[in-house]
Amino acid sequence: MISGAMTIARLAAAAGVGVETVRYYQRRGLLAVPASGGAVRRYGAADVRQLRFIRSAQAAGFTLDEIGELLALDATHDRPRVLALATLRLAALDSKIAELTEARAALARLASSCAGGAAGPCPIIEAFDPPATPSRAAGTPE
Amino acid sequence: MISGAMTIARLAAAAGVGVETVRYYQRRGLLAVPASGGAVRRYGAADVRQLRFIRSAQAAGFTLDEIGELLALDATHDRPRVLALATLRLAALDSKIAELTEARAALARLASSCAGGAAGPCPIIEAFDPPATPSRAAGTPE
DNA sequence: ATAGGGTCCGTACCATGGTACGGAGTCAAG
DNA sequence: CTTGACTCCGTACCATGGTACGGACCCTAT
Repeated sequence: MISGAMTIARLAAAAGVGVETVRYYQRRGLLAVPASGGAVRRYGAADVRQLRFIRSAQAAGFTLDEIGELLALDATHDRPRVLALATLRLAALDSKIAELTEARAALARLASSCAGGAAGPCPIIEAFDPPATPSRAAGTPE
Repeated sequence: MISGAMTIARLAAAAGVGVETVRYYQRRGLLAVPASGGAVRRYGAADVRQLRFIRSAQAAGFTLDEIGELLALDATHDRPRVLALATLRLAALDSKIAELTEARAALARLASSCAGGAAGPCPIIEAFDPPATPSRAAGTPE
């Protein structure tokens, strides 16, 4: 096997993470510890792929626990479960994107109103939360 | 004063947070502690507004420290600084949205490829990270 | 006036995702 | 064969944003 010649530092660099992070993932069971060899572990392309997968999945909003489940499922070939997780995450991603988009719009409004008027105190609090319930507040928390 | 009749529990409920969270924000200096009265504090509409602002700003991705700065700035009327923070956050929000959108697309591809083929092991790792470097992997870390 | 629920307060704990440290062992080049 | 870089390992620590707990006190209705 030609591809199994990396030390942990090279593996980490190949995936753009720190050595400590690799070790952390091993502790969490997300990355196999190559039991082969005696003293210093050697890693291969498969490890790089798995490490990159972990980072991608993280970027998609999966927690490390969920990623662990995904990896276990990948071994098990349990498609329905993978699909279910993916679908859930997709929905979560959609609502998160919507939320951020909304927040972005609100923030942009704030910025332009702040940049526009020259005199006032640029009331960011009101900009974010218009005085909907002036005196009889405490309407509906959710 | 009609609007200053809330206890901490009412205030928290009005903003949709827990009592402990309110106290936590007070400790962080994000929410004023009404020094008035002797024993039990009373809160008003302004507190509700500020609390809601904190949550909105949080939703926009500001950290509590940044929110603290925003609040201080709101008092100071330091527009340029507010604008600078808002602009930074806007950019961060944009890149976060882009990242999530990309992740969403990748995840959707995974889901459909997993749902499509009926036989294989639904290789999620490869789905997220296409085999760019099949055999001679681990070439150049940077 | 007394019971009960709410408040105040400090301190401790939680989850998440790492990062840092120190000592011992290992490995490869000079 | 020595030196210096790297690895391994456990344990401790960090930041963020809360949540929980327990005792003391207060406040209000009955």
